[in-house]
Amino acid sequence: MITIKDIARVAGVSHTTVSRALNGSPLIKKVTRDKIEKIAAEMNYIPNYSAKSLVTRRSFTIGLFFSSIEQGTSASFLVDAIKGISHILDENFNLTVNGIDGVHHFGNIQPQRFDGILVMSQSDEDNAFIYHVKKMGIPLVVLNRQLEDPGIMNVVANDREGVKEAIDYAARQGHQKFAIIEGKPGFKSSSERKQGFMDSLIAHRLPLNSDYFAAGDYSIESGYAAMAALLLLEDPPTAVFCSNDDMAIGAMNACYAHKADVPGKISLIGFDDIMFSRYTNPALTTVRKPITEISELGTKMLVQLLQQPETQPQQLFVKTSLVIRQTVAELQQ
Amino acid sequence: MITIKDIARVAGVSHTTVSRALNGSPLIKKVTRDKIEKIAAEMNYIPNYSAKSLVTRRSFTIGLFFSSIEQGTSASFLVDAIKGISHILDENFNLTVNGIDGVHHFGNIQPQRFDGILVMSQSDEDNAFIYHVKKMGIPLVVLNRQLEDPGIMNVVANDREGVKEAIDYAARQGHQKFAIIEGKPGFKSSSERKQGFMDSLIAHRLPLNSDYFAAGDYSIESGYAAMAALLLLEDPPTAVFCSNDDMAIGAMNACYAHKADVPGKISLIGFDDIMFSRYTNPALTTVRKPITEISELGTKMLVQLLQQPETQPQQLFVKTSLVIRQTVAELQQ
DNA sequence: CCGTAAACTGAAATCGTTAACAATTCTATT
DNA sequence: AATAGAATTGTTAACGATTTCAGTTTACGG
Repeated sequence: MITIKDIARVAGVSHTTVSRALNGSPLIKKVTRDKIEKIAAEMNYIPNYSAKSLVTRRSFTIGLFFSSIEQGTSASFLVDAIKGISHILDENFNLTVNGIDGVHHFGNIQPQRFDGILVMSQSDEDNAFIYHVKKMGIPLVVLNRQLEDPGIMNVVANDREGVKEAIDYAARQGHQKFAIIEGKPGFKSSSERKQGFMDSLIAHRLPLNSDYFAAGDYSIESGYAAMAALLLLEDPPTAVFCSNDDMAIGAMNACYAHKADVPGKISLIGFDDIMFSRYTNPALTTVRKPITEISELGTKMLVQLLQQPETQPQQLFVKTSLVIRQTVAELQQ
Repeated sequence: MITIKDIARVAGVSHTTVSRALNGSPLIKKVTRDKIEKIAAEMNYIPNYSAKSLVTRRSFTIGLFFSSIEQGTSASFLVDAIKGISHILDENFNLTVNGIDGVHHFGNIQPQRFDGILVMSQSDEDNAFIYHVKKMGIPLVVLNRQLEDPGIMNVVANDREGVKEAIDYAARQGHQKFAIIEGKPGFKSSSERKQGFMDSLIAHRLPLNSDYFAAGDYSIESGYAAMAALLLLEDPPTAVFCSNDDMAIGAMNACYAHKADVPGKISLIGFDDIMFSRYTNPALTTVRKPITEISELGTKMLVQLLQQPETQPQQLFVKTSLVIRQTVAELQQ
């Protein structure tokens, strides 16, 4: 392996000069720098990151932590996140991927191993981890789940507004009897989406019928069960907002099973816009959650945090968008 | 930050002794070791991995490389792979995730940065990368795509046998007119699956009708197009094997669009068993590709390669399994 | 032509760990 | 009790980079 000392020998300078030249120090004369860079390239020099890390105390790795990769994390979620991050992150940073539930010793999470950490959070239970990271003084950005703590950089989608827009749209299509299949209890996203749902109904002066609030937990199965129950109601709703696409798919299957035409009898609206929502039959109308954009923005914030540690934490919202497909029928008045 | 020297001072021994004690060297007396371990724990000592790496020349990171994370890689694929790997991999290894198409300087891929590399390969184009890794002498296991080179550790599914079983099953249900929508040309998986398809037809003494071999490229859209063409045939097939689930979903949508009942008129068989194949309508009968198991086995092989570098490369097959759902009809003779 | 400031380069220390070799302490044998 | 040999422990030098501080050029005004 080539080291800076080898280059120094060839170039006839000290290894210090080589180090400086290669790191863009302003102290080095242009001709010297050019010569050294040329030689380094010719010799295929590659810096030793361990040595670099040891002295600079930077690890050149960014940790991406999901609540869990075992369960609960939808696949496209993970992919979109990785995509967004690698768009922004410099190539010579390492991006490591982990599930928080796989971290058994918080001791392994220290500044020396991670220059920065991104948490793609889906659950309150991540808080212990998040606060450990914060306590350790590792630059941190929490994505996807809205935090109460203003002391932590936080990038999320504007779920509430997104749901409101979707329901507004369905209301304009003539719907009046709206049901909601709620997300997992206790999740901020569940309550935000529910709130957006209610905001819209209230704005349209539509009644909030308690029969139309069905429990769910973001799983396909729970969507199926909740929809099945709604269909058994004496006066079933005409439109059902499902708090995520997985549940919408479950709900659609329940409709098939009960011979309830979608959207003829039941209109469905999802949330997330996962890859398969366009290939359901009929294709699902849904609210697109911009995971890639959230990840990109979050990574930008993290990079800024690395460069300017005094940057103030803030809460940033990324806009959702309504994706109109085929599961919302226009109702005759 | 606490270092071994701090511990040494407190324990009244040399830092070398501390290093040895903490690394399980047999040279250290039990009482000394116990004392040192106790002190280390009390002082919350965490080893500095950069320093460790520098001297041991190990990086404690394993690289997982996909052909691309931007496109072509189905999401569940990525998740299942990460799952399988993290099941096996020791917690104090870092797992980094990258797309090969995102690696612009092969120079960054060197032994010093990766103790080992797993390539989840989906394309011939990965070969340049694979051979670079091999040339660099980095322990390497290639997953998912069958290689011709016996010099590289390779773990794949037994696609051919899997497809044969599936077609055997459909033949037992009375089907005789079988079509195939092929995978991306040039891919080993495409030809293996096609071969399994033909193996079964030949075993059942069924004709190989060239009209029934439709081109595809593993995309949902290509499945749609190919199916649409098959339906326009004068004498359409009764069963269509789609070389992956994505194309099967495309094909199913084409059937809907052309009012061809599935499985009443057309029976469909997929390959992969992605998460959504159970939620299509009707639920897709498919061949399950054991990505998690492939990743687990591959990781085991890599770990072995790290510990015993002289381990001979081999090609390992993991069995697929037929998942019978609702898209294959039983035909009256 | 010299002095001096500015521009550049180099020597040596340092980061926290492991490892080769040296030194010390036991243990058991004579 | 002396001593060989085994069992422990310590000294010191790496590993490959950055950084502090000191030393050497260079440029330019007088």
